[in-house]
Amino acid sequence: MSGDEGPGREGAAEPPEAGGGEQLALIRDTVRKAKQPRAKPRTWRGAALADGLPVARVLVDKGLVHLDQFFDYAVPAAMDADAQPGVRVRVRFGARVVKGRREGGTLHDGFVVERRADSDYAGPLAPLAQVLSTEPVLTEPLLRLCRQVADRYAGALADVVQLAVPPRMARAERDPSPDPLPTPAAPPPATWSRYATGPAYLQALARGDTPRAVWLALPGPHWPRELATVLATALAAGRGALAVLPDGRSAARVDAALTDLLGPGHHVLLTADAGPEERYRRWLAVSRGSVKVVVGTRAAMFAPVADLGLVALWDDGDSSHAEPHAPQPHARDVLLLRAREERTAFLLGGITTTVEGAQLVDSGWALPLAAARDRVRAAAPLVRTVGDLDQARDEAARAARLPSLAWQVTRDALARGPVLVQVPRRGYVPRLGCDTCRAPARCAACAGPLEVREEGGTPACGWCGRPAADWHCQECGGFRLRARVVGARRTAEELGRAFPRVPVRTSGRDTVLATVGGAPALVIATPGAEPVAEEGYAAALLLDGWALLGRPDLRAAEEALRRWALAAALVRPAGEGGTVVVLAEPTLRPVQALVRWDPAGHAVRELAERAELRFPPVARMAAVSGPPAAVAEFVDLVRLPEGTDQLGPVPVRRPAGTEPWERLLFRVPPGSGAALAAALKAGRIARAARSGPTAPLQLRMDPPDIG
DNA sequence: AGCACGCCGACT
DNA sequence: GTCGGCGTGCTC
Repeated sequence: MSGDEGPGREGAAEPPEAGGGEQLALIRDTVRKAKQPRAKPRTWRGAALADGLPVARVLVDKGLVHLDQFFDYAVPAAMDADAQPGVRVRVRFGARVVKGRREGGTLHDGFVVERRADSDYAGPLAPLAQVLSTEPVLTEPLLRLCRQVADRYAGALADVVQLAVPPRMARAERDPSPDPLPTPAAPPPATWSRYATGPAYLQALARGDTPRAVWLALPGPHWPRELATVLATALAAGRGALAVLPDGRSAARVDAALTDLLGPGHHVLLTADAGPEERYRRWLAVSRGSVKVVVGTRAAMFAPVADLGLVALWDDGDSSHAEPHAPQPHARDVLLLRAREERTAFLLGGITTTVEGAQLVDSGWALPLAAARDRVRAAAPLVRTVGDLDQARDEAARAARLPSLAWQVTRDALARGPVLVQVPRRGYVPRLGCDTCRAPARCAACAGPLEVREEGGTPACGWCGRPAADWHCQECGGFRLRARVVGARRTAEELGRAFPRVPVRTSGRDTVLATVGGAPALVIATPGAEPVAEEGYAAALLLDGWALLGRPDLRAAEEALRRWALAAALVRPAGEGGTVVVLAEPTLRPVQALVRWDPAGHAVRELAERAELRFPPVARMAAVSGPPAAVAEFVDLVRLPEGTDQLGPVPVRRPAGTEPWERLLFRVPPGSGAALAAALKAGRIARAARSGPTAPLQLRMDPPDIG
């Protein structure tokens, strides 16, 4: 694992000193006041206060989020019983004192985090304005998790709490949650026996141990049930379990498998599909301890499962596991945090493995859970490649835009079942090459790659934007350009015309098909939207991924392999005639990994390379982006841990922005990630405390998109 | 972040 | 004499 972060520091987040310059008298005065805690705090208005614990420490939702501190309020006697830790309250915040009277102040939502006998705030306390609900939603363990996530990402607690606690739906709250069901029996291991250490993993869970594994699932349709079996096994051992999946579709598959194994009532599905009220109802059932197994998408990573015994994540390479809202926590990191802090078992599963997954194994923190080689061969389809040279030699392909191998495979397979055609997503920009020699087409001015932004448009440079109307090839003098990935959508249409008696189904952004039947059909899908074929696809054509491989992106190879393998895993085994044709150079590492079906080996080699180059996740990084002056000011302000590298700054594109931005990367060796996050947080607070207009500045731990 | 208090230039 | 510039500091 990234293994470096020790447990987050406990205790309230006190802001660091705001910097010198105060008048001595003022300091003395403050200290003296702070040293005499009142038996009972003063309040404004003098309303009757609660007897026992008259102070409520409150996390105010949107006041001074970046300062990351709690505020104390007086608890009126009437609210004494309701204002328990964890409940939502409303408080007046930002009031001014005018002639001894408080004026103004706007109502903010917040959470009571603690009831206390007194306050260490010297001034008079404002009373809670209202207890919104008596439901203790921000429970102590959930608060602790949020605190740790905030620290891990150099973010603010209030931001994380907003991600972790769903908005209140009064109606859902009124209804009682069902009584917990008795603990069911453990399901049989079934297909888990296909993995060498699979039964042992289940046995350890059943014993109540906390086994940790990176699971390389065999291609084919069994993984949802296998994942459900793991969750059910944890439940049978009397523990709670949580699985996070990248999308509603895959979550629904695991949900269905769980219902199959356990019947209804033992688990909930936490996805956006249910609608806010139903989702909150289910979340409450979890929070109240009625239900101990949760299957869901990203936001479910915070689900307050009682007595959590297992956290599982499926397909951690999927970008939707990264939360887009500040501080952009990644489900993998949050679940790793939970596994460590809540002492649970851990399962990271997928058809492929990320570098992070490989690192968990490499460090010894998790064990590999994979099938033996012969099992893999028996489950995987036959993978064939068509490289650039093959295509150049292939006269038929030049006329028809698709290699003859792809035609043959499609034609043969359509006699036996559906054929999947994976095409790039919309908005993807095809790169251009020389039609004669296939060399990539480069800009004459800056050598950037030429692109066509809209079909039929003039080619232009992807770096400098200069149009390339009179291009000629530097290699061979050719002057005709050709899309290096054939216009995939057009190809799909042509395929449809070539097989007029075969129905064409499409699955993409707007309409995603869950499944297709076993009848011959051409199924055109974008990555991630591939329907599951009930009896497996007879073949797949992979026309996507190409463009990725040309990019200077750290994850390009991993991501290409991931997309290909996810589609190829829906194809029947080679033994049943399942064939995959991938349009890519057979010499490339991810292509070879696909052909040999060795995603783990690929991830291990990527990991070694990252270590050598001191790239994440072996090193930890943070990105600071903003206007050059703001970036420079921040660098000046922040006190970085020993041994921090500074990379850049480099200009970054601001599509809608007015002024140019730049980005700076900080890099620290493994083990210093927490120190880096702490430094950034301190820097952010110091910056906020400064006077003057504040330019926008983005801080991000572990940026996923570094070139 | 908002929001008010504070101390210096062009208006009735 | 006053209205208003936004620099500075505080918010339980």
